[in-house]
Amino acid sequence: MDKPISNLSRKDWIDFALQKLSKEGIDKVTVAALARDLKVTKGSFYWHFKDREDLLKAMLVRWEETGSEVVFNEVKRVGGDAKRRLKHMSDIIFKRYGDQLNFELALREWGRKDPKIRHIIAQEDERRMDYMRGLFAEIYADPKIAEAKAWLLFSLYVGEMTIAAPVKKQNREELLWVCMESLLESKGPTT
Amino acid sequence: MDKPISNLSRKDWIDFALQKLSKEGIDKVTVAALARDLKVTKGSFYWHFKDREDLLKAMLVRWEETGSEVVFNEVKRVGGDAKRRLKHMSDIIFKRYGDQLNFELALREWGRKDPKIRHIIAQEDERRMDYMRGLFAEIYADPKIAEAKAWLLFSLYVGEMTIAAPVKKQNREELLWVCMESLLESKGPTT
DNA sequence: TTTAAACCATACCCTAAGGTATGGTGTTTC
DNA sequence: GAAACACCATACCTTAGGGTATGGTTTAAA
Repeated sequence: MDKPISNLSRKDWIDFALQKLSKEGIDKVTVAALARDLKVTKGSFYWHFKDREDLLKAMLVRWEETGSEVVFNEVKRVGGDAKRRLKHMSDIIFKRYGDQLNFELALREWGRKDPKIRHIIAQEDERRMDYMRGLFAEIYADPKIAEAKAWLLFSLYVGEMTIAAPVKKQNREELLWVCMESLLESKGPTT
Repeated sequence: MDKPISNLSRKDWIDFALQKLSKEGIDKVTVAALARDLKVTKGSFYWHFKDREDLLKAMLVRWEETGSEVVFNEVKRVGGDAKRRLKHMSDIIFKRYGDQLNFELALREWGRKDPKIRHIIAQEDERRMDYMRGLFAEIYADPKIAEAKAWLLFSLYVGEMTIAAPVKKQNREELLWVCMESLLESKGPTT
């Protein structure tokens, strides 16, 4: 039941556009290029979408549907105390593969050019910070410490996909876990 | 001794292009747009540069001249023990203003599209990691711990300019210093 | 089997941008 | 003062992309 080359659906276009966003950035998500790659003409595109803006909005909607809520729920499902849940979350994050990392980067890159996108990302970042701050608050009584720890962990996630480091693949995950230990074990003034 | 609007030098073009890179990303660094903004025609550009590629290379050369070496030297100049030097470095980094942050982000964004740029950034990141790892090694005997701490600090730098957080401006620097304390397990911003 | 919807191609217009060729103008330099 | 140089304008070509108008083809329902 392979899909034919043509006879594309709106969803097909969106998925393909999201792929291209991950790989080449939002500027390369052009109607002409997408049509070329899908081996159809722009006529097809403009049947499914009003204009390019329409596609970009649809891409965002799709992304928001599969946001970090998924991660939160998975962590909640397994449960455990705060430390365990933080480790579980990091385990998920650290195991993200290429395309997911590139997508997140491409999205933030997009946000630097478009205030609307920037706002959406800011909201998402706020949700993530709230979540992590809440977990760390169960470990560290001082809210300032909890906030700092959450910020450090979030930074670790961001740094991991940003820093073009010479860390060997096999050592990468080990390094990240040492970082986690440092964030969890360190003796904060636990009032 | 104000420069005339016209009569531009090669350096003028490069500086202006670097500004535009910071603000709008490498894709907006176009010959046409630069000429428009500088109120000249493309004829001027192609007198100073062979083509667009020539400009981009020149921009990189200029950047490499004013790299992180400046920060390293300043830290070395003031001196002190490892903790003091790390705090001093962070003090410099945390005080970076808008354009510098945007430039670093724009450069990394550029690196996602161009393997040559990616390689240059990787080298630069390696130098920074080496430097920080060396400082942390003076504090923590375990090289794995030192590596992790260096990675966390680098991530903090990156996260600080990436995370679109709802942290109030007046609390931002305070938060960062709490993070530093956590990494150094000591108190006080100082210097 | 006719009809309508879904999907796509063709042809066309417009703008932005890279790049070239050539001519013009002001400032030095001899 | 004339030549040479530095700097820029004008005009033009080409490609890529956004967008429109319209007509063709397939599929499924009536």
